[in-house]
Amino acid sequence: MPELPEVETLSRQLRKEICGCKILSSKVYDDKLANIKNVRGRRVITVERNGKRIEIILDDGNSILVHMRMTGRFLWHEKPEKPKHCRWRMTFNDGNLFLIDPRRFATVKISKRLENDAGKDIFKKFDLKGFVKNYGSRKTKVKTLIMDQEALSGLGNIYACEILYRAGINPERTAETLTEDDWGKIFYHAKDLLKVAIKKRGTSISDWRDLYGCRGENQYELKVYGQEGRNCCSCAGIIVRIKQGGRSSFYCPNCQK
DNA sequence: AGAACCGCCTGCTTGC
DNA sequence: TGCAAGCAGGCGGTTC
Repeated sequence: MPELPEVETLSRQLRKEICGCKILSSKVYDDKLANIKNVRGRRVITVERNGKRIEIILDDGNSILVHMRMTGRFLWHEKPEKPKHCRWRMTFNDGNLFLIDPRRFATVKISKRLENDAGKDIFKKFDLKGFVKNYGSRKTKVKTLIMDQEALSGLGNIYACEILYRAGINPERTAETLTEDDWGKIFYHAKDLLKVAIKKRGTSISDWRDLYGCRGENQYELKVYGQEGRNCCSCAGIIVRIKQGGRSSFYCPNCQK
């Protein structure tokens, strides 16, 4: 499922293909996306990632905001033939951009440009001190907190599990029990791990493919996500899986205190 | 404030 | 083999 590294990958690839290009046509195949209007004839200024959203900035002051949710992805193809699970197509001079989404959870909105989210984005002007000040005394679980897009933008279940493993923090800990040092570790590893994941063009454990239909390579870097019952790679412990707010959390009870 | 649950969806896995 | 139930989950919503 597209999280920060996957969305960043798409955003970078899209920028190369459609910056400065005119949208020659737009065809919606799913009634749920009937709100996509007035994009034909517009020119793309640039493409940016805003949290987990892709923002295609147009020349009329509006943006196309796309959230992939679970199974959404973009596919670039020269030929206009509709791929399986295609929900929307935009045609440009050099090719076609398809929104593919088997579960139909993805959302597209045309609106004014998004507000700047730099303070909550690890790769922008992230403010660690401000984060700890605002959220450090919460009684909510640390895993839930780092996945809260209001607090921190971009993390989903896979990377949240992996970050806590690398930081040696148990996902059941509440935010208020963490020290400044713990937060430092979390954000150090978050940055480190997400950088690698972007370089490897995301984690293809199920549906994820990049703009050209290629698998990412970050799935080989996962240490705990989906590894229930396997040996921990740094101790003799076994990776367990628990439910936190309806979502699976994977961790090593031995390494993560 | 925080947790638990639901609905949105469909493809895949599991169990009989 | 075949079919149905169960599961996966981001997010917005409601409820306790």
